[in-house]
Amino acid sequence: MKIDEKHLAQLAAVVETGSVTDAARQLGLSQPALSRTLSMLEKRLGEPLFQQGRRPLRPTTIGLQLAEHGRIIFEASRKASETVRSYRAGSVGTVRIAGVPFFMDAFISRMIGEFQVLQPDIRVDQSYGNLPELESGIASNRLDLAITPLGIVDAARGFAFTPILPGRNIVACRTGHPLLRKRRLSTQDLIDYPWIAPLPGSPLLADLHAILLSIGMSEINVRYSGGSLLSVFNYLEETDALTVLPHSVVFAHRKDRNVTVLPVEIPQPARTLGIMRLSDAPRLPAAEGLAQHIAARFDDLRQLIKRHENSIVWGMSGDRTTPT
Amino acid sequence: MKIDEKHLAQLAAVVETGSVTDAARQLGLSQPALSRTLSMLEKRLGEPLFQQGRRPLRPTTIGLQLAEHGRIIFEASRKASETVRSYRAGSVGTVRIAGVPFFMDAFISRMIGEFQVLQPDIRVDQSYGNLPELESGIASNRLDLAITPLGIVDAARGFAFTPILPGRNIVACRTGHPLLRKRRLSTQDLIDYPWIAPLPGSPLLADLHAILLSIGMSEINVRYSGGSLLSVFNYLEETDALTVLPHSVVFAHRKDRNVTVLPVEIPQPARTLGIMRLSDAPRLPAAEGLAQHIAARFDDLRQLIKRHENSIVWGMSGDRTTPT
DNA sequence: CGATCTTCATAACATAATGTTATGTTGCAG
DNA sequence: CTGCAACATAACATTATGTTATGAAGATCG
Repeated sequence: MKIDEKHLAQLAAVVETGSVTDAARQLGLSQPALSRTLSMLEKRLGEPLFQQGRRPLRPTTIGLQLAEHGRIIFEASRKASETVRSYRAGSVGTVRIAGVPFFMDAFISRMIGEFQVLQPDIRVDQSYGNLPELESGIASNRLDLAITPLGIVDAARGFAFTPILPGRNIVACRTGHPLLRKRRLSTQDLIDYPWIAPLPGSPLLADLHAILLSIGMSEINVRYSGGSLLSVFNYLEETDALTVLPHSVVFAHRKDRNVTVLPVEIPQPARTLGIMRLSDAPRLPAAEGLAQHIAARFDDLRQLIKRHENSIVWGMSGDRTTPT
Repeated sequence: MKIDEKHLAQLAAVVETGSVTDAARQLGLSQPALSRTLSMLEKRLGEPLFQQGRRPLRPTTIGLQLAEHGRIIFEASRKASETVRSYRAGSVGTVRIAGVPFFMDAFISRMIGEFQVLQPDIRVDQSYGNLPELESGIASNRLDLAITPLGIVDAARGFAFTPILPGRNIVACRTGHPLLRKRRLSTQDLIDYPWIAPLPGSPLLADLHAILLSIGMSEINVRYSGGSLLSVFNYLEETDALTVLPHSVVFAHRKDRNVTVLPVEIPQPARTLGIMRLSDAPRLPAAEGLAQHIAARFDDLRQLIKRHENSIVWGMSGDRTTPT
């Protein structure tokens, strides 16, 4: 038996308010109109929706069950109205973006600021995560955009991925670090100093393990972990610690001359940073705008970052060149 | 702007099928009726819902967005129809029940079978979990019933709990176990033999830790873990291993004389096994029926289990009494 | 227990919505 | 370029749904 969707929504309003009069007011129609709708529905159903002769209205089992579906319909209808309102306002109100922490901190937060100068009526909610949570967030519509590195394997089915920066890591240290004065670095040199561990679950942590394996180190002296990018930089400045960072992140921080690149060749991840979203999702103009802004900015930055990388003298004899 | 819920559902059908004609057929109305509805909606909206002059129909951004809400409405409406159909048929089709693994295996699966002989048109979906997942499953309407032990603290607000069996644990072993021949058991005796660890997250695991603490054992020799009840029984039969089990579970397996109770006094949990569900959920007749069946069966079994417990000679000198 | 008030149910009427068939228009495929 | 199928529009009939008016019924208060 087919029930008109509007009637289910109206039933939900009555069950929620406990009153035909209140529900009618809430729905913007007259009390007799709603009363008759319920009566007609009960007739078609052959069952009462409310316990008869009881005030306040108390729904029967079938009344409650149908009202549950009606609540879903009511909510979807309300959201549809909101969708129309936002569409007419030229935005969908809020863009929800998340990404791997260091890139979000080093680049994306600034780009969001730039974008919002151009689009003053769009709000942006930022959060953090790694690939699994980011994919889940997008798939379940808790996120509009994700900034994530992705490996050689394509994005999972249903996701679109716009590459913005090839992955390249470096070992970072403070500018006056003793190892910068050595002509040739050995494995022992790297073991002798404390390390900062990347955040659990992050691709950088996997990179660190790969680095350790490649240079024969089975264990390093981790003295600090769990910090944000700023904390890591601050910690590096105060200690002789080492850590693995994306080169672009150090580049983004280049004006702060207290942290630099230790010129040691390390294995590089076959990964690209990019913007991930659902393939077939209805396009949200605000999210589209932010994604395009981020892609354009990285188009500009890519060459600068490349030049910055090339200015580092990697593990060669002679003078240690400070990046300009 | 308020859009009639039926129109949103109809829009979803058109977007999904890509055809006004197909959608009209699916919705049980004529093609011109649906075409006019869409036209009137576009007029009120002031935006096309489909790219104009294109075949097959290709929805615009706002068309897709609204169709997404309409899909939810369509689905809720379909479920409402299903609810009416099930209600009229005297059942809601499927009962979703989950519980702690060993009780589900030892008792509930058999009781489900008994119940379904009496109610041949009701389907039961069984799954496993411990208290946190069971509460979450019920709260989010992924489960109708849960079989779980509950402590002295009452069920969380919003849940109803029907006690069916007080908690009582024993140490289980194979019938010819060497420790059964000893007149008096020491802590060392229990240390000398391998143990099966209960499933992670299970109350039995907590019980095992409490047992270890009470008898001064800081560590036991866990040789096996992660098995189902049947695997545990099979493993016990083949080895001299020990494990902690609910006494009722051993009782349920009493016809298989290869596993028995090691008569050692252990601390008992202040817990009761029971049936948990939402307090104010609309009553599903099938779930109500299954819950009542389970409660009735345990009413019958409680005395038998008690008698079985009393037949074991606990840690006394003299002959070791084999349970009858 | 009776009176009063509020909520729900029903009637009558007017308007809007929505179903149909018929038919013209338009896009796409061969 | 032609034919076919899908979409758009018109006309008509029926159903749905809005309103105000008013009676019935339940709950509360004195």
